[in-house]
Amino acid sequence: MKKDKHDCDLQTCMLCRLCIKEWLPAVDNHRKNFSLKKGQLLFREGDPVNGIYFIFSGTVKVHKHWGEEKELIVRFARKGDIVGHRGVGAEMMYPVSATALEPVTLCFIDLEFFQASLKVNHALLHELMMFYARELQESEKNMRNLVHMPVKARIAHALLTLRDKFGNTEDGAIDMTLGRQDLASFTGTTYETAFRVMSELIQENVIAVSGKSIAVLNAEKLQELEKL
Amino acid sequence: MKKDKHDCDLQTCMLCRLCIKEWLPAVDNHRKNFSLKKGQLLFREGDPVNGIYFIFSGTVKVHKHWGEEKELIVRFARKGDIVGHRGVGAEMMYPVSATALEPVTLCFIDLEFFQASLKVNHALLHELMMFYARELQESEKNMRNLVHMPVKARIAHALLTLRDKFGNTEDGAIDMTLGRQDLASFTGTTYETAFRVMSELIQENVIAVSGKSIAVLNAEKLQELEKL
DNA sequence: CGCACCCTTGAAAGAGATCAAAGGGAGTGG
DNA sequence: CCACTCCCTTTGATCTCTTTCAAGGGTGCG
Repeated sequence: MKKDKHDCDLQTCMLCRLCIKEWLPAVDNHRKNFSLKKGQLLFREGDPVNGIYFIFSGTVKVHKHWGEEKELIVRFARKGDIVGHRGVGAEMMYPVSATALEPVTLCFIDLEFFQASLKVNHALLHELMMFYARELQESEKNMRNLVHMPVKARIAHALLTLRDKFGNTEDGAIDMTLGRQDLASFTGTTYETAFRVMSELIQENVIAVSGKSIAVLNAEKLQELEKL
Repeated sequence: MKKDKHDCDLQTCMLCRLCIKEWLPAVDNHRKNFSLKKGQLLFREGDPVNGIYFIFSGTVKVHKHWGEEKELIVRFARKGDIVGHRGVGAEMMYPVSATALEPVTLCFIDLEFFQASLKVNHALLHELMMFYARELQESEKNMRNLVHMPVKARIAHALLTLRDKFGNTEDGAIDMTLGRQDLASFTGTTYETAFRVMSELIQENVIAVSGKSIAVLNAEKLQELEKL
């Protein structure tokens, strides 16, 4: 397999961070690069786990289903993030689904190799553990927010979080494509409610929207809204 | 420091599971045993992290606060469980509080020693990582439930979960003390609502309550309720 | 005995969800 | 180029579940 470089920032790319010296050469023989179109499924909740994924470009939503219609988006993954690590536990099936929100390029590392690496590579294991620890904290914070914050506050919070994570394009828009439906699923509400709240925020000149891109005009106001 | 044994079941006690051979002697020189009375705080959200705790007996609630009045119980810890590991991440403060629900005996291991152990003890690190992975899955499942399930279903689910975790006493009651307020905080609802739902369940002969102990009379019915 | 605190229940208010329907485009076929 | 359909957006109107408020009833304790 050829050793094709990916163009991640070393600071932020989990693959790079995990590729602590001794792992890098080995992993290059075990990773398989490929890409996904917008809307394509990376894996589905309940699928048997066969490996983990590192994203080189694009955005992926990680979501948990409820019945046929409803879902909750647990996390967005972007360039440099890992996806599928939630399958590493005891269960042999993914507890979540992952779907491309925009065209995605990534690499796949089969589980067997990854777990073998974990057994011998202490630094890798440590990095991964810390990563889990962070995600757990995140998750529980979100849980509390979902329970105690009203919808408007949750959406304000989500917008700030997303802006932090994805950054702004030069015209001030959050650098990701996010439909109303996904925003709703992320904030644990319905399409209509998410829509209405967004309309309010536009009226109040707190955000601006064109197409699927969202610009934060007044971050301070959003921070206030978060608190209620 | 003396090497006082604790009386956990080797199968279930995290300290035992983590005490993989080479660690056990070392840890005995670094742990400090003590006990808590009912209602006492083990540590508070925002406190600087100074170590982790292993529970020998009793029950602890791990909770996250919201404002002054509200909280969300993230998890219950019992004999054999770890508490305080959520502080291991990058932040130097606990993201949650821990409070004794009944008299608790436990041992404390200072963070410095624990982290040093993680650096050299691969099996320990691996066990801890898997533990985080499981907790993350749990957390995200709960998150979805909190968003999509109505209160009655959440309470039904909580009762089944608690029964699984704590088991039954010989008279069929769940082997833990759980006030209405804590049940409410655990299921993300208010005292009054939790109370009303419990009353319904009693009327429907699904559960029986005496004092603070709850007995599940009809688990199948609870499982049905979970689904709505 | 009386005060304080929690349990218990009722009634009202509110936030969101659900339902329903009108208003756009964008693509398709005539 | 227009008519038509399909699907997503938008908006209004209900409706339901929960929360909130409030007040009565126990019970333990000083």
